[in-house]
Amino acid sequence: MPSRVAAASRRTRAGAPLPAKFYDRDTEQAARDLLGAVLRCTTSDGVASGRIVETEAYLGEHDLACHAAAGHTARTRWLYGEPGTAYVYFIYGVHWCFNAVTRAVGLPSAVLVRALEPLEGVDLMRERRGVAHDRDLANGPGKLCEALGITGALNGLPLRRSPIEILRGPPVPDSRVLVTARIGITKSADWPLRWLLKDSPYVSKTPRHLRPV
DNA sequence: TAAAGGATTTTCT
DNA sequence: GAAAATCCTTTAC
Repeated sequence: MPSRVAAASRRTRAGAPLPAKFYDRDTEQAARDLLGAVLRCTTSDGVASGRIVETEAYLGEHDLACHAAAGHTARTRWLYGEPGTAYVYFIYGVHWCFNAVTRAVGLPSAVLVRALEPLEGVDLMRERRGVAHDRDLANGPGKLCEALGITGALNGLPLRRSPIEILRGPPVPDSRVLVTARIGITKSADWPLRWLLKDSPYVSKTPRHLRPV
């Protein structure tokens, strides 16, 4: 493609919702490529969004760290749905966590979004979060849901043309990406690989036993 | 800076 | 009944 056309294409495509096809493929690769994309949520209070700087992949029924290891249940039914839809669950009686469902219908897997760099609606996020520093608005999976107003009501919604969307961002070079693994954190399972943007002040607080691979 | 404990509900054993 | 894809505050060094 001639460079002028490529540039024009980037201009028109930047900010467009990621297509369903983006999610209908290997979950770890989708998790990598979600870095730099924009997660946006619209509620009656307004719009809030952020650039994705940290993700984690949950691969399927064979992955003991994945909720789908328990099989098809009332909770996990969303994981078995269309690629490019929302899976939101409640944890520790306190927090919501947001995932993007990946791979074909019937193959239960998803990417957990773990941290955002705030973009739109920063005042709204401050109001919702009540923290002293903006770097703490969305630097964790529970925090970003509170900041954006994400709840279980969004389960199963497509991530385009809906209150919850993921928009294409500028490509992130591999040199800016750090991959980590942490080993044997539960009795049953190794933790999944995690991707994060090197040197971003907006990544989550990383435990010591997380190590680069 | 790190470690420990509580919050509080859903889910599965 | 126990554990959980977490977060925040308190306490200790």
